[in-house]
Amino acid sequence: MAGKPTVYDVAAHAGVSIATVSRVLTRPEDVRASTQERVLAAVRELRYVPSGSARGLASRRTGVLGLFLPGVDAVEDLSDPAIDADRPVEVRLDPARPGQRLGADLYFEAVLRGCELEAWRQGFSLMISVGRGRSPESLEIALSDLAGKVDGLAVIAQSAPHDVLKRIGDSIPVVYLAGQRSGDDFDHITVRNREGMRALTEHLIDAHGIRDPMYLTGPFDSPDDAERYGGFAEALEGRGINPTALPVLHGEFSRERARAVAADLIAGGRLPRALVCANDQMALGVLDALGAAGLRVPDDVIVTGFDGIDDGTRSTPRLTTVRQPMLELGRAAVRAMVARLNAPDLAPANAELPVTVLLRESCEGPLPPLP
Amino acid sequence: MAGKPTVYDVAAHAGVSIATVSRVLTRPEDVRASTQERVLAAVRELRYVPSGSARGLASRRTGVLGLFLPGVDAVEDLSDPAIDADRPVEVRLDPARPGQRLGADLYFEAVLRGCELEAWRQGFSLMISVGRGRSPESLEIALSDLAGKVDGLAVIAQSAPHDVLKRIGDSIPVVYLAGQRSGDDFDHITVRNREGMRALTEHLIDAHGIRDPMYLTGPFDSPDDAERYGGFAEALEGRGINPTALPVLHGEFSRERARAVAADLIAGGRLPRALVCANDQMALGVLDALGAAGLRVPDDVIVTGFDGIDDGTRSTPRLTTVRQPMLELGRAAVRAMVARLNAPDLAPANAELPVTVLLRESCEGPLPPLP
DNA sequence: GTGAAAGCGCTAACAC
DNA sequence: GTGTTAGCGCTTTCAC
Repeated sequence: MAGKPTVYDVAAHAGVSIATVSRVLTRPEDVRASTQERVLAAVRELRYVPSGSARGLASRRTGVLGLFLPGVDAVEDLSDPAIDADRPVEVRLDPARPGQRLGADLYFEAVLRGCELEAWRQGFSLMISVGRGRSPESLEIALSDLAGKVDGLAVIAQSAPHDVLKRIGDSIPVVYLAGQRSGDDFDHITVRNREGMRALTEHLIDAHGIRDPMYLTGPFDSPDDAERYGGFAEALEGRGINPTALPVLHGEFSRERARAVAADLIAGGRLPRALVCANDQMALGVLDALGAAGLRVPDDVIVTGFDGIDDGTRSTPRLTTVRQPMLELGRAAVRAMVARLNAPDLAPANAELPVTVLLRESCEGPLPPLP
Repeated sequence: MAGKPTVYDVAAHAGVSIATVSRVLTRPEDVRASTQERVLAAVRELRYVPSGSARGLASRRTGVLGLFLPGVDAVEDLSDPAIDADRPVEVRLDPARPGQRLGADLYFEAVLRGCELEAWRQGFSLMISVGRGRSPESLEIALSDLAGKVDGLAVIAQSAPHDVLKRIGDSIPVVYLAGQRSGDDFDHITVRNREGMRALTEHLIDAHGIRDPMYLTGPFDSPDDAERYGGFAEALEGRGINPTALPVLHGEFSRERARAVAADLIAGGRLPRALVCANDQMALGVLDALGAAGLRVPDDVIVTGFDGIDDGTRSTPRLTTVRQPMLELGRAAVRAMVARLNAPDLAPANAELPVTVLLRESCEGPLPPLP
């Protein structure tokens, strides 16, 4: 018995058949307690670890779910330059670099955590893969490779081309996260971007009398942002304000860009009473610029974000925002995959997760802190 | 040909043998170009996705590496309470909750990114699993399950009991990250905790004349922290200062706890000239407390951290720290696994990654920002 | 409750 | 360069 032990070794050791070993490991209740113990003892003694591949092949399910994330930009360049040095410690001054691109804020970290959590609960393992700046071909290979190893695949919007996903989709269930349906049969899970931004904007109008909020958008191709802007516009229209008359600025979802944009606004004296940002990062950038200029939030300008990232509770003032349930997004993705595995013929499902508008000091002014 | 297509289907469709199909997909250079095209065409047409399980079983390598992370605490309780509500949007005031435990800062996110990056480069997929607050048994099951599905396993220190790991270790290569060797044969990858803290402390003594720094420790059972404190003590001894005469405080690696501890210090008038914290989170907590008390950093007190998290560059003042190459840790883990797979009989390896002491405003005072 | 036997879909020798 | 043939280590009927 050189090499790893197999069911045969365990069976021989315990004096049973391989079928019984298999039963003990998968449906113990079908086996007499005494036999069970003998087998388990053999398993321990031989340090037997069942082969996932053999199991997957025989049972036609791998017990693994896949998560495909969009390319975290430029992560390749983050390698520490000091790493090649021979000395174990380098000491150096590290002056501030204003435009510095920090390690990509893994916006989807919470989704990943949600997936892992729910996968664990459902008895699945989780495999992850990142789109990165790959060529279309290598992206296709990566996806198809992943697809061959999992029972279901969750894909975050815009991380992979639709045609490739469709091909994979008739091999295993695909769940599409946070993106619009576009002629596919996948299960979709999205977040109430539109309703969230509408509610927030309505609050600004109704409670704070804002009639000319300025909107700070993200990238042009973000469907999330499109929905958010839609909600913003709807709120205005609903209150008799023409949204097309209001200027819109572009911040590319970047804190740095937003800071610069806001600084320009301040310099030009074109600051509105309220700046509605399509995400928190940009809102924080706006706060940076406003703070640097000595302006007061919300007294001089109201600032709001979207997403509900932690940093928004550590800024001064804390950021009013719309929180997305990112963890829930991951959990819902796994649930959807499992549901689909159990019922492959159901019609494609759509789930839209609720959001929460969190009113904090950046629009409300001082709030009494909770104990 | 109902159900998923297999090699046989593709072979028949292309008019070749299954061996040739396999070759085209694994070693195309062994196949005539014209045959290749025929096969590839059949693959596309049938939407063939090779079964990872069958491949793994036949070739005895899964092409998957595993990463086992420590339990991200209480992630289970983070579920958004609003999620059960029927309405798509909830609007509510969100006052500050001082003691609030925010979403666990996934300290190991960068390790994960490094693993994914390097795994991709090396042609492997990555499977992740989290220790969470599992019972010892279920932890063992989870690990052994994972072990059956991967070619190698990277484990972050203290996420799993040593005996379980040893069992797994003679089934597949195990790489142990950021922990001390303790009678195991794993490859180990650590970071120069000791040297980093020693260099930082020496700088405080030599450049700033600090003779009585106070140390803020993490949990008792953290080997990382033990090393760091060791470096701190060495630096002092090397300069003729007796470290045991200096008080040590306990902050549990928590920002909140550190804030409270520092507040006590301030209230009691026992503030030293320098507070050396075992991690950045605690150093940030100290900055919080100092800021609230109107004290100036570094004029009144010098504060230093350890880790090099992004938030340390966004605090006021920015935090002097020792940066750990977390991304590199992940990359090194994957490289170690791959190396071990290619040479199983090599002696257990030890790699210690260099760190960088980053001197910033929290000890140096104003630095001219880089353009 | 347990065993015998037939695959699951691929890769890897080995022939040709 | 390509085909034939054995397995890889399990799960799963189907008997008993």
